[in-house]
Parts: sequence; C-alpha cells; structure tokens
Amino acid sequence: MSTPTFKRLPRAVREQQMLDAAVKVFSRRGFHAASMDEIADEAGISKPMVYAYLGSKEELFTACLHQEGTRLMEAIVGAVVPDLPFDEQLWRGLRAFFRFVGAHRDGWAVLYRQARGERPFADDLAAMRSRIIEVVAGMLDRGLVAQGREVRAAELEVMAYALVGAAESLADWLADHPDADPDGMATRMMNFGWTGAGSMLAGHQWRPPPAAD
Amino acid sequence: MSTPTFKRLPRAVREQQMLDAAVKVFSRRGFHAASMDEIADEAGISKPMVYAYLGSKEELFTACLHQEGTRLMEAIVGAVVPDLPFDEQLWRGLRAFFRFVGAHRDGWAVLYRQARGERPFADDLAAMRSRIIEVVAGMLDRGLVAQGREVRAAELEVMAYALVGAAESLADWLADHPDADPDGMATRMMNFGWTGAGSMLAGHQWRPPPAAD
Amino acid sequence: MSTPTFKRLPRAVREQQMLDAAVKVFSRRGFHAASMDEIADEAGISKPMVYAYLGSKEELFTACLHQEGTRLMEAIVGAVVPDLPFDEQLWRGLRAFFRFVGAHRDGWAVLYRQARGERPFADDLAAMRSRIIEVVAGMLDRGLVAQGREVRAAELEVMAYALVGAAESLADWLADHPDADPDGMATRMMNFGWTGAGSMLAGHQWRPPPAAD
Amino acid sequence: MSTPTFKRLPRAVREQQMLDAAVKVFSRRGFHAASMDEIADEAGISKPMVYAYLGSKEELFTACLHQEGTRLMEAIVGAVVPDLPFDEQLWRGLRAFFRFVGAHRDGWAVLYRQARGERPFADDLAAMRSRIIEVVAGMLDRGLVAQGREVRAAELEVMAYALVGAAESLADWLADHPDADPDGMATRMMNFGWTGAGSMLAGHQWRPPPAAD
DNA sequence: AATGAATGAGTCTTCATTCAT
DNA sequence: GATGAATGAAGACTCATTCAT
Repeated sequence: MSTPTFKRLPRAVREQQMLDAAVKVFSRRGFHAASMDEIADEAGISKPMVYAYLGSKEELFTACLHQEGTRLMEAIVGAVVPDLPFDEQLWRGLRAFFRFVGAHRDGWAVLYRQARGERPFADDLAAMRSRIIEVVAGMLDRGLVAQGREVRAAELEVMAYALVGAAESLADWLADHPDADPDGMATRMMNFGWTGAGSMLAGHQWRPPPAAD
Repeated sequence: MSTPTFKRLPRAVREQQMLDAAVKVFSRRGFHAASMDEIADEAGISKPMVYAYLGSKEELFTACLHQEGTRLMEAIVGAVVPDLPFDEQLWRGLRAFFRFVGAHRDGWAVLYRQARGERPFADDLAAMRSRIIEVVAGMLDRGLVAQGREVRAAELEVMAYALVGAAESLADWLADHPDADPDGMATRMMNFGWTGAGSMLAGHQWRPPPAAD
Repeated sequence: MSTPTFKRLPRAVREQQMLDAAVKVFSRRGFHAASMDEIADEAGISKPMVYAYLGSKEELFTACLHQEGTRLMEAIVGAVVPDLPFDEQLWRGLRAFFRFVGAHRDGWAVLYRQARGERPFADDLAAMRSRIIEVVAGMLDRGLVAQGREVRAAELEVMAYALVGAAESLADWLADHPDADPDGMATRMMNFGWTGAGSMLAGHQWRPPPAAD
Repeated sequence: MSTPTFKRLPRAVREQQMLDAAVKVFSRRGFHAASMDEIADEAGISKPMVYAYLGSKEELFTACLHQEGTRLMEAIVGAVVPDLPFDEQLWRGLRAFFRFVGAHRDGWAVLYRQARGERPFADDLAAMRSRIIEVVAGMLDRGLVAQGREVRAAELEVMAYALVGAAESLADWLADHPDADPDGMATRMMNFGWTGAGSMLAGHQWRPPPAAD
C-alpha cells in the first residue's frame, strides 16, 4: 500500500524511454513519415500510453526538439569556461558541439534535418538557433573589444551566422561519417573560423572589385 | 481584352505552371504536408493533369528539385568567368548564388529546407551539393597552387564544406529577409570566407591548446 | 470529290481494328482492369475515336462478346452438316469448337473467363450458352428418338450441361496449351462424352447405393 | 435482451465476420467492382479494421479464395471413405461437392466465376483445381488397375479434366437454382460421368470417321 | 475525321486519435 | 496503469468520359 511496487516503471523513466524512441524514429523518418505506431513499437509500449504521457504527435515532436536542443545547449554552455581567452572559449564550445553531434546523431538529425522544414516547429528551432547565434556574436564582440576594435551589431550577427552555418555543415558531415573524429572536426572548424574571423577582427577586409554590375 | 482564353494550353506551358506551383507549395508545406490537391489548385488545373504530365508526387518533387538545382547551378556557373583571378571568381559565384536565393526564395526553401530531411530525396540533393563542394574545393586548390602551397585533398574538402555551409546559412537568412541586399550578403560572405581561407592559405594555422581533454 | 480518298480508313475497317484490340486487351486484363487508354493504344487510335465508333466501355465489351460469341456459334453451326448420323454431327460440332478455341484464344478468354463474373454481361453470356445447350440437347434427343428411347427434357438438359461443361473445361485447358492439338482434344472429348452419353442412351444407369445418408 | 453488445469483439470473431462479408460482396460484384467500403459495411465494421486484420484488397480476396477452397476440399476429402469400391468413392465425393456448392453459393461464385479471370488469382485457383484433378485422375487410375487395364497418364488427366469440368458446370447451374436438389445433381453427374468413364474403362472407344478434313 | 487537353468522381490505403475493458 | 479494438478524416492515384481545336 505505502510504497508502490515498481514493476510498472515510474513515470519519468517511461517518458524517457518514449522520448528516446521518438527521437530515433523521427530522425530516420521525419515528422510526417514517422507513425505513432512505429514510435510506440520502438518504445515497447502501447500507443495509448504515448498519448497519455506525452500528448499529441506535435507535442511529442516538440518535446523531442526541446530535449535535444536543451542537451545541446547545455553541452556547449557547460564546456565554455568563462575567464578564458575568447579563442579558447570558442574552441571549447566547438569541441563540445562536435562531440555532442558525434554522440547524438539521432538528436542532431531531428534538430537539423527534420525540424527545419516542418512549419509548426521551425520557429521553435529558430529560437534555439538564435540563442546560439547570440552567444557566438557575444564572443566575437568581446574579442573585438579586447582588441580595441568595434563592429556594428548587425555585422557581428552576420558573421555569427556564417560561423554557425559552417559549423553546422561540418557537423552534418560528421553525423554521416561515424568514423570521423569529432575533436579533429572541431580543430578544422576552429582553424577555418578563427583564422577567418581572426583576420577580419584584425581589420583585414576584402572589397568587391569596382566594376561590379 | 483581346484573346486570353486560359484553357487548352500546350503541354510545355502547363508543365511549367505545374512545376512552379509545386515549388511554391512544397516550399511552404514540405513534401509530406503538401497535398496534390493544393498543388493542382495552385496551378489552376485539375489533379489528373498533374499526374498525366509529371507523374507521382515523388516524381514531381524530384522534378522540382532538379529544376531548382539546375537553375541554381547554371546561375553560378554562368557567372563565373574563367581566366579571372580566383578570388574574383569566388566573388562572382557567391554573388550569383545570393542573387539566386534572393530571387527564388521558394526554390531555395525546397532545396535547403525540405529536401534535406526526406529520405528519398536526400541523395539527389547530396549529389548536387557534392558538385558544388567540388567546384569550391577546386577553386581553393587552384588558389593554393597559385601561391605555391599545397594541402591534402581531404582538408580541402572539409574547408569547402565549411565555406559552403557558411554561405548556405547566410543564404537561408537572406531567404527570410526579403529586404536584405543579396550583393551585400555576398560581400559579407566573401569577407568572411576569403579572409578566413586567405589567412589559412597564407599558412596561418590555429592549433588546439595542449591540455585538451 | 466523287470517290472518297481512302487514306482515312473506312469505318468498318476501323471498327474491326478496335474490336480486335479490345478483345486482346479484355482477354488479358478483364473488363475492369482493362483501360480505355490501353485499348486505344493497342488499336493505334485515339481514345475519342473509340468512343465515337463503339460507345461506352460497357458497349464495347458487349460488342466484343457478341462478336466472339457469334463467331463461335457460326463456326459450330457451319460445321454441323444436317442429315448425318448424329454422333458424327456431334463430332463435327466439337471439332469446330476446339478448332475455334485454338485459333481464337483471346476471344475464348473473354467469353469464358472474363464475361462470366461481370454482372452486367453474365446474362448475355448465359443466353449464348443456352443456345448451345439447346442445340446439344436437341442432338441428344434426336439420338434417343432414333434409338426408340425417350428421356425427360429436364434430364436431357442436365446431360447437355454436363457435356458442354466438360467440353469447356477441355477447351480452357487447350487455350492455355498452344501446342496441344485441337482435333485430338475433340477426339478425346468425343470419346468421353459419347461413350458416356452413349451408354446412358443405351439404358445403362448408375444408381446410388441404398444406405445414402 | 440480456447481453449482446455488438462491439469490441475479439479479433478472431471479427476476422471471420469480415471474411464472410467479403465472400458475399466479392461473389456478387467481382474483385474489381467490389469496394472495400461495401465489404466493411457488409461486415458492420469500419474500413481500417479490415486493413488492420486482413491487409490489402488483394490479400483479402486471396484469403477468401483460400478459405472457400479449403472448405471445399475438406468437404470432399472428408466425405470420401477409403477402402470403398471406387465408384462409391466417386459418388460420395460428388455428393459432398454438390452439397457444398448448394450450401455455399457465394463461396462457389468467388471460386468459379470471379477468381478465374483475375490475373493475380488465377494461379492460386489453378493450383487448387490441379489438386482436385489429380485426385480424380487417381481414382480413375485405381479403377482401371482394378480392371486390369491401363491408360497413359496424359489421357487420364484429360479425362479427369472433362469430368471435373462437367461437374463444375452442373454445380454452377445448381448455384443459380436454389430449389434444385444437390443429391439429385450428384446422381445425375455420377450417371453421366460414371457410365461414360465406365464404358471407356471397359474398352469402348469412339474413333473419328476416316474422311476427317 | 481526328486528337491532345482536361476533369469529376471514385477507390484504395493510411494515420492520428480515442474508447471500453 | 495498460492495451486491443475501433474509427473519422484525409490523401494519393486512376479512369471513363468529354471538349475544343
């Protein structure tokens, strides 16, 4: 009577099983092509349970999105030690990012490949991405200030977009190549982004040729 | 006033109408959520014609993919004048790319946001992307050779991936901001990519701090 | 002006082409699975022509049915020479029947395999079959009378049904075995039917065992 | 009054209901003209259940075919008592056959009228028919051996084809005449087939007239 | 006379979602 | 708490049939 028999798993555990199953299925099928049946099967649970615990398919997908997004953010934020020189911060953030993608390929696929095109979730996703962009832009800004230089916020944001896009592109490649080394990817990305950003920060600038039409 | 009876158009015209409508609908709904009914409506034609001319939904999506992919490639390739210094080539290619995205937002959405996650099309898309990556890698290689330096092909490819990813990211931002200036985006991207690539090509290299764990 | 140019084939020829094409297609697909498109293609003619000449799909199928049915009847009737002893008449009729099936496999398939199950045509078919049954029953009757014996009409009809069924069964087998010899089949059938009917006519009769439950 | 809630029946029951409904509908409409909607209605159940339990329309038809085919075979085989004189065996088999057809008119229609013409099922059907043909041929063979005579296997098979065809023809007639007496039909068929086969087995043989052209 | 273009209507099939036990 | 049974709604696809040229 007092202590419940734990034969029937506690709610939290069940929910986690379901979410993991859902991420797996969504990652390989996409939102629409994934069926609640397949997800329930994958979780080894009956369909009504899924509804009871996590609500509609849309809510389920959103839950997956938030779980993976949060994990990713936490991985990155947890890796960035303040008070370090900011190139090292960038490096740590990137390394955490690539490590995460390497270790959570399914989650990455849901975030990057599936959520992007599905109307109802694109906004959620954009919001998460914005947070990352801002973080990166913030890093760059602090880097500039440290050098006594200054750039318009809009420019910073664009640069951050480019950096993040490049990192995502490499991460996506990583997700398809299980044997690739995440840390190596992070190093390459750092090289690319940092020297690029670095030389920009150093005031180097490329200008379009005059006769542009 | 004079003639326009909008019926009994010749096949080629109708096909183009349908493709355009399909791109529009696929771009805003995604492959699964788009219905053939909506596409037919958008094209101002009945569903059976769509099937008669373009085949199944999958074939239709593929047709959209190839049309937009080809247009994009042609826009870029047509803009790159050989015999120019290679930074200027890169610049022209990028400018053409951003202009294309600015002018064909729907097509871009189909290519970049929708096709990526849908299993049956991901391969087609990856093939197109590979062609671009190779072109970019080729440009970089020629740039290196011109400087008398050399980099492993694998490294080149990774760099190309990063560059393309960065450009795509900015392009995607552009697609969501109708007022943004494509040429300006191209300039920013050039700045970012070129100074980055430039400083790498110049031999600058970033190395991870020793105590990496 | 006076004599029409026969470039455009005369109506009768066209109609025959269409009917032949229709028989071919109906025989291999069945009524429902056959499409007017396929029939038009097979006839090398556009669909509206088919409608103009032969009317709806149902009318077309009926036309096929009647054509093949009539051909079959004419083949049989044309082969039966009156005034011959009636076993020889039966033989000639059977031989003509098997020859027809061997030479018009498609027509046979339409008659025997396709029309039977399709509600709107079963009646037409049954009517044709009835005519044959009656002919056969008539033959048997004349045979009996010649022997000074007599059998109830109902019994005769049943016997005719059995004979016709047996012949159809063999014919159907023949239709699937292009190398089989129609005359040989006719002989076998004659053997079977004639000795059977013959011994019945001769007054032999089998009776069920008494303890039937 | 007391209990009958007609809902939430166990799977096996529902499956049988569906099969019965399907046989009914297929028998009167044919495979193509039958709609899954009508079948579901007839079964008093919603369409998705039909798909869930019995699969596609084709699978459903096949299931009907096998059910009825099996029932028929079992009825016949169950009626044939070994160790009886073989004419009595034949008699019992025939009687069971006609009784079955009389009692399962729909099943018979599916087997004999509908399945024959539909390409994907003709093979299944032919296989069942072959089994019966072989059984009959076996009976005939044993009859011959008992008489010390012998006939080529091919001839036996043809004779079996004829016998089965005759029986089918009568059975089909029976299916359309609800008031006819199955046992009477069996007797007539026995008479026909047995005296026919009997006189053949006795060595009587009909030969075509010499001047055949 | 002849046909490419066009469609209304209908069918199979699937899926998210909910009862009843 | 847990699930087998059940369905409304919707979407892909096809086809007989008819215009307009």
